[in-house]
Amino acid sequence: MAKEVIEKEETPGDVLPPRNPARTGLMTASPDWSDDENGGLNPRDYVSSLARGLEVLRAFNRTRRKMTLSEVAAETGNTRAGARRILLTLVHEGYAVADGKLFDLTPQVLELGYSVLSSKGAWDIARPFIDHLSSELRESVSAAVLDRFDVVYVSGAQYHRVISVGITVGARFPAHCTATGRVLLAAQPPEMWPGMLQHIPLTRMTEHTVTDPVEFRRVLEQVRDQGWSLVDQELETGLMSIAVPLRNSAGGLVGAINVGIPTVRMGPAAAIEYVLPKLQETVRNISDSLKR
Amino acid sequence: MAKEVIEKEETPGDVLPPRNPARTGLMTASPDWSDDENGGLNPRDYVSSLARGLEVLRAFNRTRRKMTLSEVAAETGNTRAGARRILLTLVHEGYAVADGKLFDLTPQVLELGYSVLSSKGAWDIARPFIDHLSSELRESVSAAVLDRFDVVYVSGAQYHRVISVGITVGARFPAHCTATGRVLLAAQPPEMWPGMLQHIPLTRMTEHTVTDPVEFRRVLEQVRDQGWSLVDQELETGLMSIAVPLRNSAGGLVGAINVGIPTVRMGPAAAIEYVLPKLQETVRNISDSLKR
DNA sequence: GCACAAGAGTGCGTTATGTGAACAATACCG
DNA sequence: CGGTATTGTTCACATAACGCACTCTTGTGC
Repeated sequence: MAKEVIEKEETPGDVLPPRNPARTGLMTASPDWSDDENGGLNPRDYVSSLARGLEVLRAFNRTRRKMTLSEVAAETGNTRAGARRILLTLVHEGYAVADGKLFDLTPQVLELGYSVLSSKGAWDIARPFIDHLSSELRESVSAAVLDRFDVVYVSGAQYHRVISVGITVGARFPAHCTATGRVLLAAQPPEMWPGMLQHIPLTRMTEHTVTDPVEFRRVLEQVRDQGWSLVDQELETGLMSIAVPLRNSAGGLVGAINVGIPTVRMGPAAAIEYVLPKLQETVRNISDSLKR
Repeated sequence: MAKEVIEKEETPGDVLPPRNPARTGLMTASPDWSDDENGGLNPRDYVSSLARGLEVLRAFNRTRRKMTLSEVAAETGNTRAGARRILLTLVHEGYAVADGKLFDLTPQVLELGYSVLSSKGAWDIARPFIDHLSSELRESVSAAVLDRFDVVYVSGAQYHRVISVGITVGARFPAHCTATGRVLLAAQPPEMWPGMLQHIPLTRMTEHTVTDPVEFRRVLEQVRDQGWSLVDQELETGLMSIAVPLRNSAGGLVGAINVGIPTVRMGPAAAIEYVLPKLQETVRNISDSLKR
């Protein structure tokens, strides 16, 4: 792997096409966190049309509304002509509809992303357990997986109270300041730790957020050793969360399950005493149900 | 609109590129149900690279597993070279990872489809009401929208019992034999009815499924007039479902909400007497909360 | 009602992409 | 082990897609 462009010494076109017009700001970031990995991709192995099309889909996600052709063009850094071709393609394939001059996505786009939720199958199995735990504890319970430096929620049961901790499936939060995130980061193989710790941005979210790399490593080691994580208001003031890793019968990491608890309801000590055991029992039960 | 290819009388390439190698079987179907609409698209307004890339994403959804380059190529009807370029693009953009020779999607693909669930915003608002109804009735409640002739579930609260009616968000069922589907079809504007009734495939799912077009129209008229739909084992034996449309304050159709009831638990009459009023009360409450 | 502006659609030269075939590297099998 | 599939990678060429600049349409202000 990692080939060089040797043959064509004449071509001015550099390693990767310099296309990056207006899509700064929300860059997808690089695939692998172990090291820089910046270029490393042969331009002939890249289909920019596809990347642009996906960027259009994401644009709808970001702005969360119907858009005109020109808006899409501006939002994605495409020319109007280009945006038009992409939009018409999406319409033709049924992913979008044109309502007058406004384009909007159809539910068919769900077909693109759902393998992540359901293909794993694990979450279908885990679902009833999660629901049960939620109604037993009378708190919101959710399941998440790691995507780079974010946790993405893939399942969850909300416990409806005045303070509803509103987490939708597909929601994304920084891993460093969430209980699920820390559990998942801590479960990474040892050889990943250096690159991980070096690149993870410890963004401050509240006054409690751990932002010191040295302290963060220590926290992660503790989470790894004790097998669970409690995060007290580091993501959002008033919200405490406790999480444990979920593994299949073979011990492979599947994700993490957490209970979100408003701080007004109980403190860390109470959570560890009352919530943690039930949470651990739940993942044990789920694990036993997970084949392979 | 509907231009012809006049300029190039020499070109053998017909209206739409004849690309349709192996993607039969799971065709996206045509965008508009009102009439045939088959060709009708100028080839210059179509980005086949994008369509192929999306087809690759769907392939992962369909097969629900990791795949090698060759498998992807075969599954999507691409050449290996083409599949490789697409996969490498997906990896580079973070939508996929290459694990040895196996490719798999990352949770980032959720970013493509989630606008449909969350961008509407309505479902975030509806969620607590749905949860509440579910625990009050001790039955599974879900919300769905219409996509062509399918209903797609966008939210739901499962009531965990022995018989768990397992519906994941993103799940898709034929509209003609589901309560939500009938409510949504019946709510379509009158001018859509002819095309709709003409094209909808009344596939038989159980021995109870209504498959006669004339009877189906009558059923739909009744649903429209009474404002709710009860479907008894037409999708699956042993499953009854009752649904009502959800509208925002302005009366615009947002989706439908249904309660799924195993037939062993109660019959249609009981459902209409006990479940329907609570369901109607719930959508009234949600509607009042929905702006615009 | 006319001019003007902003957005939508079109033609064309240039460049990137798809195709198919050759090549390389493994896996498979007797 | 050596032959043979099978899969992954590279290449050359024909073609489809891109951006640009232009035209057409719609809607807005005066």
